Amino acid sequence: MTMRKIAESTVRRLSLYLRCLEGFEAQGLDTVSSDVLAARGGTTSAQVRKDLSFFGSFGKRGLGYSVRELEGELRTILGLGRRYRVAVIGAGKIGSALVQYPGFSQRGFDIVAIFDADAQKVGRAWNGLNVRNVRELDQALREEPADIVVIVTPGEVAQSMADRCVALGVKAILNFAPIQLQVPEDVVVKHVNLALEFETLTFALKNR
Amino acid sequence: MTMRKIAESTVRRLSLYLRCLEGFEAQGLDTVSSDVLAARGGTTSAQVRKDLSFFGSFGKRGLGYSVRELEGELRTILGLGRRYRVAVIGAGKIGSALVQYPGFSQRGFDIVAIFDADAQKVGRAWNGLNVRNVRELDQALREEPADIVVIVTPGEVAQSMADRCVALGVKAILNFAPIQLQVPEDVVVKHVNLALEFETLTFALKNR
DNA sequence: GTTTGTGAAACGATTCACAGCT
DNA sequence: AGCTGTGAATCGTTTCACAAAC
Repeated sequence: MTMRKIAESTVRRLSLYLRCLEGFEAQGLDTVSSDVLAARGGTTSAQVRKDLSFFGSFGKRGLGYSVRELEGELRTILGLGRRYRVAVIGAGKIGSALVQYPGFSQRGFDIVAIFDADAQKVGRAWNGLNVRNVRELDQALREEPADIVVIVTPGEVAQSMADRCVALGVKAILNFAPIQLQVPEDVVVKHVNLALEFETLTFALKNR
Repeated sequence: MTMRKIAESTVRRLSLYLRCLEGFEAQGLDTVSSDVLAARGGTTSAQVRKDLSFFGSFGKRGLGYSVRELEGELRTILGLGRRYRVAVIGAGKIGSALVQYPGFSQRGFDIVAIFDADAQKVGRAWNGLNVRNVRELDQALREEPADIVVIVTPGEVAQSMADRCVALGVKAILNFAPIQLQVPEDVVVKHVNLALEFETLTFALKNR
């Protein structure tokens, strides 16, 4: 498959379509049209077809898409055909919520380590996983590499944690700290910033 | 000020700039150039200037922007010159993390009520706030309206909660449930979907 | 000399519209 | 007849580049 550059917005929608298809399958549906999928996903049918067309043609003209089949295709496209090892840095509230969320491992993500700098938290067992001292981060990741690191630390230390991860060869970071991480371009970072979400809401509220 | 339509991407960057400026102020900086702000925010100087230009001209040529002043302007633009009343539906892990996060009220958001359907949770005090039965939602929001509702329920009930909120006049929703909420167009919804963030990471990992 | 503010150009994403398959 | 797949057209966003201000 010739890999042109795929827009981030497209990838996000693919992920969304997958979620919709899981819903349709649970409802017992065998086929969906781009129209139905679009309605559920909050887009247009043309957008659905265009998004899929970057990766192949998965539908049958006149009929639509097989729910099962398209689900499989999307999983392949998104790289969900394997499991991922996830390390979490920061054993605060959000880290805790992540670790304890069962859907997480159901979706193919295994949390293999969790670190914190706070001596109070180190040693405590979380969902069967020991909270380790962040000093052990380098050693731990060298012994058992992680595919994805989730950073849930205060903003002040997030960059230095990212730097250490990058030095250790980590190629994907999900950052909850409220700063924009600077990383080499071969490392992917996604930012989740609640303040930002709230502020887009207040902006919208203000302007109507 | 003539209100052209502002792109969501622009608003998100404005929010980001504000976070950067707070950092600069903490560092004792008085002025920043669009270059410096861009470097910290992960964008370009032209982008910074263009974003700001939709709302006015806040800089001094040859000099840059006053950190303090620009902070104030951004807060005004984003609608942060007042406090917001936030209600949370769903007293799970994420709801808990939200309620207990102090930065939240520091930023002008007051959590005024939290609801859950689980009898086990109802009546428990969270950070000085009683978890109320979700049956009381309508009455509670009628007596004391919320500006923003955060939905942190399982996907199956999220849409019905959103419908109730909309009927009660809520105009802004932040949704953590993994479904795309359908709301009238005068209601703003922001989706936060962790599965989706992870899947954009796996997609990126796969394609390199 | 430095940096802003902004039209114009370049780029990228979405929508249209229809030929082609079932 | 119905729905997909896709080039072409449209629309929106980002980047360029430079005159104006300090």
